[in-house]
Amino acid sequence: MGSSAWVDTTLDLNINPFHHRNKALRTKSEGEMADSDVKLPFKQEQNADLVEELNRIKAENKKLTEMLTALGHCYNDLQNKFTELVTINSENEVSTSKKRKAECEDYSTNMIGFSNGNKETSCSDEDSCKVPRECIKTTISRIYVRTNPSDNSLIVRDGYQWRKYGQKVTKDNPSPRAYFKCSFAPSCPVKKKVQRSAEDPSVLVATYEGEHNHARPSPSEVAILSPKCSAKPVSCASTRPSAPTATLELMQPEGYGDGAKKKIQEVDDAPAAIQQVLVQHMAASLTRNPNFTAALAAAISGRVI
DNA sequence: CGGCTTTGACCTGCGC
DNA sequence: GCGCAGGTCAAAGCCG
Ligand SMILES: [Zn+2]
Repeated sequence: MGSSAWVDTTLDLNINPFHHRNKALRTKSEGEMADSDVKLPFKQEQNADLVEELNRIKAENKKLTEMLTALGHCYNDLQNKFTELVTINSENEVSTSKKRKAECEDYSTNMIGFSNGNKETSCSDEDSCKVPRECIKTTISRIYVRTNPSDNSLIVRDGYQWRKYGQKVTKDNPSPRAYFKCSFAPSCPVKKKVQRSAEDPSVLVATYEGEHNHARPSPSEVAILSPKCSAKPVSCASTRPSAPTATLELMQPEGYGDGAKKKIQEVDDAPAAIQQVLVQHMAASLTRNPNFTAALAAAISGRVI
């Protein structure tokens, strides 16, 4: 797909703080050594070095600013696309709403890994795919999570702590639906519903309502990389074999966020690796933003379908 | 003992 | 008004 057309991930950054730091350190140690015999000439050289480095940092700063601006534009673009799609959807959908109340929702669906899914899957099991155009209050997003078929728990490890407050057997699905509230409730109003897909029991459908107003409690405990994990996000398999696969990892593997700093420290002199880490970090920051993921999901589904 | 899960009861909106 | 279905409450039990 043209994801590279939206966000150019081939960063041509001259960012290698370690290289510069090492150089600075080296210069310093050289200076210390040199201080014993030569003094003034080297100081001038050192100054020249510092000025040069300052200029380089300025250039990097400029590049970063430009990148940030470009990223912002991409983000706005995606958000516009999402709004557009939502508008089109709400216009096209006949009001067959069985909804119990006219909820004000900003509804988005992350179709992750529905290999047998037709385009209807995002809305087939739930009646709330219609979006009232004028009232957007709660952000609602839905994700599909493939689980171990032998694991019948309704647990989606997304990094947040949840408190289960109910479970119901619904009419259109033999498997029960579990209701969760964020452990930070009532200060955090986020709720989620988890139910197995009626079509594919190995897939959990998690519906999130609202946005967390706090940080992820334990980002590193996210189970995506852990073999013990009962649930992990699955990648999106498109209906066409030739179509690219979009993988949206909702949980951040270790190494993102604070971990990235650690990772960066481990990287000694590998600009490519640093660039990769930076890209990952930025991607993580973006995917952490529910609005962005929603817009991205909408845009992806809009292009794939 | 505090926090979490379980589960039946209760509430609410909607269609008939 | 009644019944149904989805959503929430809250008491009881479990567990670290
Ligand atoms: Zn929360």
